[in-house]
Amino acid sequence: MLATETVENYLKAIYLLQREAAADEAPMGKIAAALGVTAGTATSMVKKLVAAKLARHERFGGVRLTAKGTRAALDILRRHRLVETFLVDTLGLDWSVVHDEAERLEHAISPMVLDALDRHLGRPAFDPHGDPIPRADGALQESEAMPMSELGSGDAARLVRVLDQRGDSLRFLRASGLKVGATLRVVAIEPGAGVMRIRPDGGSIVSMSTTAAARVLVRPTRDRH
Amino acid sequence: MLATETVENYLKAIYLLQREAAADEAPMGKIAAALGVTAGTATSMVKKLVAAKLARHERFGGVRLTAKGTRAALDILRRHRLVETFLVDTLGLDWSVVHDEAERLEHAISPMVLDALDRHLGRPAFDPHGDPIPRADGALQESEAMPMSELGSGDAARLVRVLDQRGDSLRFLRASGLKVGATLRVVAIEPGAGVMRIRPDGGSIVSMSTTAAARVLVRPTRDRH
DNA sequence: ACCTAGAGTTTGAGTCGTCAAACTCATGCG
DNA sequence: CGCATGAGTTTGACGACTCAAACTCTAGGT
Repeated sequence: MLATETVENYLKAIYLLQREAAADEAPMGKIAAALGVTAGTATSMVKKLVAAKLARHERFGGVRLTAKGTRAALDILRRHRLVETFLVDTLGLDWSVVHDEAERLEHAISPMVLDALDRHLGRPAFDPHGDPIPRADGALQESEAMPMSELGSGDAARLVRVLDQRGDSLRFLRASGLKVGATLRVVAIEPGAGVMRIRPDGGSIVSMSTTAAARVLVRPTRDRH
Repeated sequence: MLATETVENYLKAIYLLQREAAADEAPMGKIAAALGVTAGTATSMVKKLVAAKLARHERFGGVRLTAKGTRAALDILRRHRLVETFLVDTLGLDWSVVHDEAERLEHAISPMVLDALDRHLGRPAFDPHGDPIPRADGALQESEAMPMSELGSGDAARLVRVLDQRGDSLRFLRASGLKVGATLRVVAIEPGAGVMRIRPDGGSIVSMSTTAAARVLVRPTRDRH
């Protein structure tokens, strides 16, 4: 716990924005939006992160974490994802609600409790959304996977990860039978409408926008159609 | 979560001090000490509690919670004690460390997680220290028990509750075989030295001060000596 | 090249919880 | 009975985090 709770939230947000941004830099505006804060607030907090050698930033440029900042962010991410896993696996909560709960709990977990939790869960490598759980030493192995939107018509695949954490997206996926580990097949693609039609194994066909499908990651399976 | 984390801590501290004080009032100085804060800070925070109708207080007098404040305190205590139970029963942590851990976690537990936790633990009535866990509706049944210091020489009893939360006290008790549920017998009392000698069932004789023994609660058992 | 729209920054102010230090009250010792 | 002592209160200040609003820079279109 090197930092205050607020600092932890900034580190985590910047880390995640850096991953998803092309330039490997987090834009100030997105940081502010991620934290539900005005741009001015974000600017001044980033200034503090820079002073603490957790981030680098130059006026009107993007923000990127230092090695120290990245390490801290991975630690927070580890707490977050282990807590999510606990809430789903041990307490039986629905994956559509655990993100927000973990958001609060992650700051209250000591290293000792974290390790006990990790042991209790069997040292899992992935959380319920398929996100990799950083290890205690900061190692993080991303699973290789492609966006579902890049599958072709008729392709079969296994769902390995859901990037969206919004509750309604997750409820939709669960209701459709599209959960992590499920296999599925692309029935049809309608580029004009920007929609693809998917059939999860043992479920009925669902339509989803290609933008939504882009945030679901899959690994193609050998097609024994 | 009607209140801020700090307010929750004040409510819990006042509640517990009120129980243990004869006058059913929490002295300002003890509130400050319990929270590790100066007296001035405690005074101004209590003023805020009064404004929120959570407590009553008149200048230079003691503090007591209103019905609303008591209800809130019981809710916090429920969270605290369920978390402690979880840390010991599910994660296997030692009871000498869980108090401080629970202190942090109790503020981050939502009603939903709390209920799932309660269900997972089998809706326990007591925490690992033998303290009663308030129910969701605020009901609290204290178990009847007497201080071990009031036992006579030769008396047998079952240990039902440990009031002290300090880590070293708990480690001493555990090391001596004096845990909640254990049966024991008073071997000798030396009033001059203020010491009593106890033999836990299946353990060897230990000495402890009567003041320490006063903070261990027991229920006498039929003596089939 | 300009100039404007949008992104980012600065400034001034406010809230929350805290402290130190000056002050006030209540009481029991002598 | 008075007054010193200790408990409690007030005051002024500060650090962390935030906002609104004024300001500044960058980049893209014409």
